[in-house]
Amino acid sequence: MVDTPGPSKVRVRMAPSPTGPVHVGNIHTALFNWLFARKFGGTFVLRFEDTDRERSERKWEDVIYEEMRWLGLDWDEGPDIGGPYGPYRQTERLDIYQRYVDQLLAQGDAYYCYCSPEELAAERQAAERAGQTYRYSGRCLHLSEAERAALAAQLEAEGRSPAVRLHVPAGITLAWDDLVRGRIETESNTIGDFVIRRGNGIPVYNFAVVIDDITMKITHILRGEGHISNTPMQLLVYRALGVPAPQIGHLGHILGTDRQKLSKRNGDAYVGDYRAKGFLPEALFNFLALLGWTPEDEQEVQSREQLIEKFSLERLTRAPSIFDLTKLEWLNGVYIRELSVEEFARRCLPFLQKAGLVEDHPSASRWTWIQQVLAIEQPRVKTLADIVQATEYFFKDEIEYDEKAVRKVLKPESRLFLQDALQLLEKVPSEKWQSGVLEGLLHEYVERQGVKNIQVFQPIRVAVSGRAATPPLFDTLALLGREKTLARLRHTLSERVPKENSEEGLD
RNA sequence: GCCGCCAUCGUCUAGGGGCCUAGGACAUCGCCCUUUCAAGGCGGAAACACGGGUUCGAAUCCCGUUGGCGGUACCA
Repeated sequence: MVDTPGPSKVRVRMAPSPTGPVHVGNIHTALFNWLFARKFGGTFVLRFEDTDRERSERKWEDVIYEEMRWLGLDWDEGPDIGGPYGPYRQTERLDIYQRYVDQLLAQGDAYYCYCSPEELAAERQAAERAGQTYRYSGRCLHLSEAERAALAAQLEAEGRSPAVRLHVPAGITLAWDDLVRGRIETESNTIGDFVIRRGNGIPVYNFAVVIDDITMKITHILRGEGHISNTPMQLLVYRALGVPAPQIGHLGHILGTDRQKLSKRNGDAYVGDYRAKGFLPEALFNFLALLGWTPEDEQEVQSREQLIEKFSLERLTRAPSIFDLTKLEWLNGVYIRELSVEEFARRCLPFLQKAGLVEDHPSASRWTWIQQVLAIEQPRVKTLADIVQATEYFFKDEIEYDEKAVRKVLKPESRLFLQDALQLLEKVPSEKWQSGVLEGLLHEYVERQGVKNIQVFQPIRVAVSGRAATPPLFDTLALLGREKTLARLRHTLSERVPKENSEEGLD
């Protein structure tokens, strides 16, 4: 069913509209096209569909480049690097479209339409009111030469130009073997003659894509299922031009948790949102690849190279899928844990700086210490952004107490343990302030007291961090340093530990 | 309304007529490990939307229903 492409023949493309931030759905289909191209040694083309002049802006083109690079989706031809089939921006290809429009006009497969948008809207509404399916009447197709000339003159006088419509042949079946869904058929009768070139001379999407795909020699198209209903119209253009259509496949959409289109309300929709939240590009890449596709071995965690190696059209799934943030977080955690400490620290740095915890250019010794701090939290965070909350008590002078932890852990009976711990720790000189030393000291104390570890360690933990959960206590104390540890113990002792029999201990 | 696409645990999915008492992963629950939190290990709960066919046999094939989504533009 699916033709296995020969080497180096595959040409696929990503054709976004530069009208806003890059949507996760767009990058998802780009990713499959990219995997397909890389798998078969093909060419991955980037082109901008900017025929919507109202909404297209150059700055969004830069965002597209940026997000693609971030995810590691490199392109072989594109607006910025050129290529043999350029230009790669639709507004720069107007003369090309015009040539094909002229050809269709000359062949009689397209015709000028002089109807105004207002007239058309009225017709449509009338049909709707009558409960009928609206399709363009074909009025301008049946014009006599005289009528045509009159209308053309009238339009010109009004400073308008006619649109061009494709004449849709009646009673034919438009069908294709969808790369992911199998055969899909539609009757041409359900499609009215549609505009291929607007009155302003700019072609409409369904026409421009076809011309671009033909002239750029695109062999395979993988796109979102939203395009299924466009395909018959595009097939009509291929047909009128006498050019065979590329192989086309439609991927399931990515939906939010409410089964609606992904948006701010139901989970972030833009690639940039995920980057800002501290997701790793390799994790997002891996995650997206698993939405709508599964490798034969069902392995979840996979490198870019493995994904390329395993990718196949046959294992693409049809149903739409929901973007499960929780699973992305898990996967991100997996990738974070795989990073070297240096790499992890390097990637965390911007987040810490943005939060004001770390200066712009930390000294070498400071950087070494920062890396150690980050290292003990590395196995515990799900995103890079989490590192800020996780480590801030190492960086700040004043700690914030988690009141729940204080209430639960700092009891009147903790006072003795904290006082003793303080005394013991005060005797440790700076040069001996190491995790192992501190651990030996306090374990010995616990044993002498004949109490449980938790009765002593937990109050210390809360006293120095303000929290009930931190990395292993002695690593934490060691990194915190002698001065901060002692100061926090003293402060907590005087301010936060209820005295025996006092009212404070009751709530 | 009309046209089209889709339908397996909460989620991503495996499955292509007997291998299915439906497998895996995330999440969830329990236990273990443990100074707390993670991570890890072990175990549990959890699905073939519904109704008809076809067949010796259906999650798998066909029809219908329901539901979701998309299109029905001089948007892409």
